[in-house]
Amino acid sequence: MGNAIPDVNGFDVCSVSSIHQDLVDTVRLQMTARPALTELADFYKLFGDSTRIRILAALSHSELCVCDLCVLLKMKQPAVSHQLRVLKQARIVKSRREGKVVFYALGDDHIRKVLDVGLEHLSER
Amino acid sequence: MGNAIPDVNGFDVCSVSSIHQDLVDTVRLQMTARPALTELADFYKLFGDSTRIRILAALSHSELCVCDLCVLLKMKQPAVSHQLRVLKQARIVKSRREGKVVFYALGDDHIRKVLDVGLEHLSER
DNA sequence: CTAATATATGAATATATGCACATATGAGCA
DNA sequence: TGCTCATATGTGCATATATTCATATATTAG
Repeated sequence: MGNAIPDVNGFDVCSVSSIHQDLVDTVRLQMTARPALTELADFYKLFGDSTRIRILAALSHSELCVCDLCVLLKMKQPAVSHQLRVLKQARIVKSRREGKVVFYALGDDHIRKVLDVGLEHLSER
Repeated sequence: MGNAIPDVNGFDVCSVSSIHQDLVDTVRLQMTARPALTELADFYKLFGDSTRIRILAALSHSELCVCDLCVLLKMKQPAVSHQLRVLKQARIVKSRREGKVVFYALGDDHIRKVLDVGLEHLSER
């Protein structure tokens, strides 16, 4: 499929720190052109926890208050609030206060898309 | 945008374990219909590490050998191999041996799509 | 076979992270 | 004001995870 790697002059040793140096340079260039990959990792890290994913999956169906989520996840309120805080700081969810109750919802439609792409991948394995 | 939550009969207490019980039940149903969310979390967890993300970003440009990746990431070989192992077990990358050298590539096009959706999200914030 | 090289693996350590508990904040109501 | 309820936050602990060092495996060359 992709372009196979040409044996650079038949010289593909890896003694200590060089193999396909030109290829490495090319890839490095393309990578540095991208936004900080650290941010991307931090973004995905938020989806990489069972509690947070369940929260997001729930919110993808409907806006819910903290207490709803506690019941749904069968978890203590501080634990849920903790994760909601993390998600909110990353703007993955947003909150809306109504009296004493705070309702949470997905931050934007991108989030739902991220979830869908992941689920799609899992279903096609 | 979404449908606002109706105050269920103006009765939205959360004394211990009930608020919008029917809503919770509905969401629970929809959630259990989905594949295990734990798997989804485990899947995203793999994207939630800076080293692994950089490996995947590099491989999204070109197939590379372990040594290439070490140079590219400026990391020790065992560290890179460990992460490659994790990624391969999850079938996020695949490997191909050519003599003493092992080349790694993205497991399938879904992976690239996952990366793209994440980058897209970050760029639009 | 032995030597050399690229990669894989095991064990140990340091760091990160999620949850429980206690407590604080904040809103509504008597 | 004082009280109650929903939510937020600080701290400590227990666990998970990434990297390092040392070493094993695999392939090729001689």
